[in-house]
Amino acid sequence: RLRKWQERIRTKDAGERNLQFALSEIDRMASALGVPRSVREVASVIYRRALKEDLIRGRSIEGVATAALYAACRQEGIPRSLDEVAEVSRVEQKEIGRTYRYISQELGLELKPVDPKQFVPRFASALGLSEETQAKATEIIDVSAEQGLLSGKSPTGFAAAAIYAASLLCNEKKTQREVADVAQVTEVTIRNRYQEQIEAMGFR
Amino acid sequence: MTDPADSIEIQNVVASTGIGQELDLEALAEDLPGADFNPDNFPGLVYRTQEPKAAALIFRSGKIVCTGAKSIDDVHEALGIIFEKLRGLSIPVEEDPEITVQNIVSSADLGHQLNLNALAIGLGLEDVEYEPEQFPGLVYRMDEPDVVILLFGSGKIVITGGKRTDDAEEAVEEIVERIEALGLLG
DNA sequence: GCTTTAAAAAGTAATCT
DNA sequence: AGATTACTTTACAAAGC
Repeated sequence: RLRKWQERIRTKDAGERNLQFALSEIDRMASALGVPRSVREVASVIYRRALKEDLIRGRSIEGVATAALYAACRQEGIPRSLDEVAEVSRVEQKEIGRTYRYISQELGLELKPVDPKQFVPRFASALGLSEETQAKATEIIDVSAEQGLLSGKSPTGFAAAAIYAASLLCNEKKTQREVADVAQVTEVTIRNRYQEQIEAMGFR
Repeated sequence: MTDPADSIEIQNVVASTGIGQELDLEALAEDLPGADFNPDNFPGLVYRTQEPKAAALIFRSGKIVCTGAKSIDDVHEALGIIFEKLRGLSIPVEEDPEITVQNIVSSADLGHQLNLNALAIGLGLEDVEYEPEQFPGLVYRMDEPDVVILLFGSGKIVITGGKRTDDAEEAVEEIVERIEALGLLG
């Protein structure tokens, strides 16, 4: 009957509107974060999968959209920290993290832990550091991770400390504050990781 | 060769019980020194015992939750104190209310540092949650025994979700076996 | 879902001296 | 640059919103 048709159309429209909203939000946040188009498409696919699997029930569209974008960045090897993603989302960091863990589990994304090295190019170029310094930072991460220093440590803090150490070693010194600001960590964290890393490198 | 199972320490026991009698928590809050009752915040009245140290949440229905005790014996002791306190206020309490252990939290030490990254992949990303940006521990859900284990880079671990004292011991033996099978312990 | 209670693990963070 | 305090995670019950 007419009632039913109207309801179906209304529901379909609402669902369509919600999807459009989610995709436009992904686009907006992706632009603000400066991630390439390919990542937005991966995020859209993840969001559509979450929608299809009915994972949005009980959570906000914006939360799932943000988590999908965070996951897409990781999947594509150009991670953004939860802090950075939260800055462009209207959902708080804690909720983004929870939603990410949920959709990641339910969709079986099986993303490996974030590799600190993946933050090096972006952080280093924001600081105007040379290729040589970036290579040094990468080496510091490899050596100290191999010695077991990475377990349980924040990838951004680990990367920030390595970049700080590399800037000293390559005579392109940046202050702990400068590095801390681009990586969104505290100077205390950089100091703590830095001390362990230079010891692992055999300096001191 | 120290056995990791010998390092197990119970840190917290959560249990529930009931006195089989409705309670007037407003009145109880007046008569029970040290009781905290903020019905706007939470429907339960909070009462803490000193020895053994524990906290009880007492509800209008007469049901009680006890948490913070370091052993199952301590749970019984703390609840016994509360039952006597209530009887002292001439509130009828069943002779021997059934006490159900709901959760036991234990800690232990595997004695070796752990590579959590390798462990996450080795144990299987589908059963593991390891997000060091959010929390330094690796979360591993085990089916048998049915517990959740938090593993840290230091080799220290937390076992929670178990209802029997044996669960922690079985879980430690099982996790050590799985980590050794991956060649990731010592 | 949330609220409250307790406890451990280790990392990060805010605030004060 | 310390020291302190507090928050993140896991599990669980309770009654009510």
